[in-house]
Amino acid sequence: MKFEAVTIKDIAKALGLSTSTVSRALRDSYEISEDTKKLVKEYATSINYRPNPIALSLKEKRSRSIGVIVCEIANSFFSQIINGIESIAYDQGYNVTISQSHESFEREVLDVSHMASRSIDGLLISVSAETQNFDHLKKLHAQGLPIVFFDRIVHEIATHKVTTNNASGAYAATTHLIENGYRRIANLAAADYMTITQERLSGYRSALADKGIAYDERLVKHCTHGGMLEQEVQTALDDLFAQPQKPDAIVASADKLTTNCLRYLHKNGITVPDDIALVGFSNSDLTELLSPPLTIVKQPAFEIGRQATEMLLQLIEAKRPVKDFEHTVLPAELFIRESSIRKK
Amino acid sequence: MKFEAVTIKDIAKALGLSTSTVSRALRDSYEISEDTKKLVKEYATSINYRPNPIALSLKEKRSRSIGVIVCEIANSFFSQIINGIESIAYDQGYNVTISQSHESFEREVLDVSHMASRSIDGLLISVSAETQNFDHLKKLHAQGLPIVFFDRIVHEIATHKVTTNNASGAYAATTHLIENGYRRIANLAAADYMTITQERLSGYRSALADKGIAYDERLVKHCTHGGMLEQEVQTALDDLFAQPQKPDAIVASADKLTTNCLRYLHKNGITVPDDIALVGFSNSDLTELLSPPLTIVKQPAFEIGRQATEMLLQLIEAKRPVKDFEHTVLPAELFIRESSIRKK
DNA sequence: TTGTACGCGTTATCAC
DNA sequence: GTGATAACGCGTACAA
Repeated sequence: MKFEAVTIKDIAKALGLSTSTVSRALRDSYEISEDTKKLVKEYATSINYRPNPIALSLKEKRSRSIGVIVCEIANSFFSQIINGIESIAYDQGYNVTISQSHESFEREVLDVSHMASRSIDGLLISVSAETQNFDHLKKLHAQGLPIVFFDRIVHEIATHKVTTNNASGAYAATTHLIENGYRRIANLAAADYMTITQERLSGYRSALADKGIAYDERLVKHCTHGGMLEQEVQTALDDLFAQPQKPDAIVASADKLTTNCLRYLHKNGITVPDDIALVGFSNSDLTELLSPPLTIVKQPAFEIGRQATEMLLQLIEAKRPVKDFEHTVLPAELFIRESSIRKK
Repeated sequence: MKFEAVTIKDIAKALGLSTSTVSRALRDSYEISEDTKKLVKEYATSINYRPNPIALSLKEKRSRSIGVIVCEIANSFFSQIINGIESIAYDQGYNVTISQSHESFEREVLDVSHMASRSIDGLLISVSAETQNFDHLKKLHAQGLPIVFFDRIVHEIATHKVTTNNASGAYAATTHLIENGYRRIANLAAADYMTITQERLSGYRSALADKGIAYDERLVKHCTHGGMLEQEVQTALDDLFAQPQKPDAIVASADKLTTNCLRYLHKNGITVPDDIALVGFSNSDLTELLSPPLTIVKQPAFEIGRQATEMLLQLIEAKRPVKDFEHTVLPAELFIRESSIRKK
């Protein structure tokens, strides 16, 4: 079953004109008489003519579509970012093609090569939790494909970047716990090589330092898949609770880590915040309805998507190679709820 | 900044061959000598040649990409469906382009026209909560664009469809409440003209009838935007609770209705299930962590996406017009948790 | 004011 | 075994 569209040629034939006349009439060229224009336009409308974007792409060497790669769209943080991306892209007549890496490096490489050979005009990407080698992106970037990184960025590639102020988000969360009387604060983190992990850990350490609490590396647990696997979270927490001196609070450094941590605590009958306090990074709109309502660090996801897209379109539409790159850092916000407030 | 790719022409020039020879060598044609093939292939690999998909699309009149329109990807139900769609599409070499209607008819029409003029090979769509007129889809379908409906379908258009057994899902939820002693069971529903609303309401009514409970239309409240707006849910529930005889249970007939209903109950200090029981349709993976853990009707979202995509690809790749259409109905599953169990 | 010819990258068809 | 040419749909420089 094929879906045959009307072409300029059909219009030309029907009206006894040449294709170029039709083309010019449709584009409202000054060289065409009003009569012809009117004739052509009315006929085009009547048969519902639409220019073939593929032919245009071939000619203009641009597809007016941008690629987006995230680990998981089912994650609120990323779906909110995508809303931000769409809000800008749509207005500018760009199409958005989305792929998910599911936190797999292999899949990300595949996605990227797929996208590259799909003639996208530019790429927005937050790398997977497994990604430590950036050759696939470097190659593309070297070939001239505009790329903008967001959230999980790649320092080694010189281009625009948009992130949250992860350090200050973690700092605020940790400080809040300390000020509420917690002292043995664990950190449930994603893979240690990730930019977001390093930044969030550094904020956590600064907060401890500023309050004169010694940093204890036994309290920091890494989950290589960013909490995607319930198993890795379970192992990390089992470890944590097996220690002689148990933690009295946890800072969870990513959406999935936060919810899977809470899931673990529920399963094991550990009450929050009576037995342990919990603060986590999350963009879910259900955190206030959880048991207990969760204190969270929320990232400005929509805005991240907006700004990254604006930057990408700027790169795509730049007349000359861009040399000055920006790294926008947006503030995170701490929402204080019951999970981190010790009951008297 | 442009991103110039290598073409067959470049290879031909470099190797002193014609473009047709190069093309055939790359496609491993039998008419080309092994030596030439080897030469061409090695050179192509060395300079990282990739066929231009846009040129191929123009020639083959197919883009190998399918469009997906849903109301909101931030909704777990839809993001899970998209995972299912991707899982099939990717394997078959199809690209997925996603657009959101945000439950707006106007936006949906725009999305559809965007997609149509983007030369997608087929469309997967769950219509918006506002959509009552289907001309935009009928026109496209009449033009020969393969369409498969899922979730919120359009009966008037003859094509493949995939839905959940909404009636039996609602039936199970309602029966469960009745068997747990609830008698005045309200129904928080989406717009009355939607297929899912009608089916879910009919399941609800059957369950009441089977248990000998009279249907009371005052207990059925509709939210035109499917619960997207907190305000509409609030109005509906205010109405419900203002009645002389208050309900003792609520069946919420959509993801957003369920969570926004719970939000309302929290805000107003109404305890679940002590003051009122709650069962809702939801595909969120957080429902068991909510306060209280929610009894839910869960749809096989991933499977819906998979099957709809298989059907669409079948339509796209059919040699002759398809005349026999299937409507696959998948089972929903009831997960019983605390929100619907009366404490003694 | 309108028409002709070309090129975007590719492959199928025909010619040599 | 290889090369030239046309075609997909469009826009535009050039010709008339």
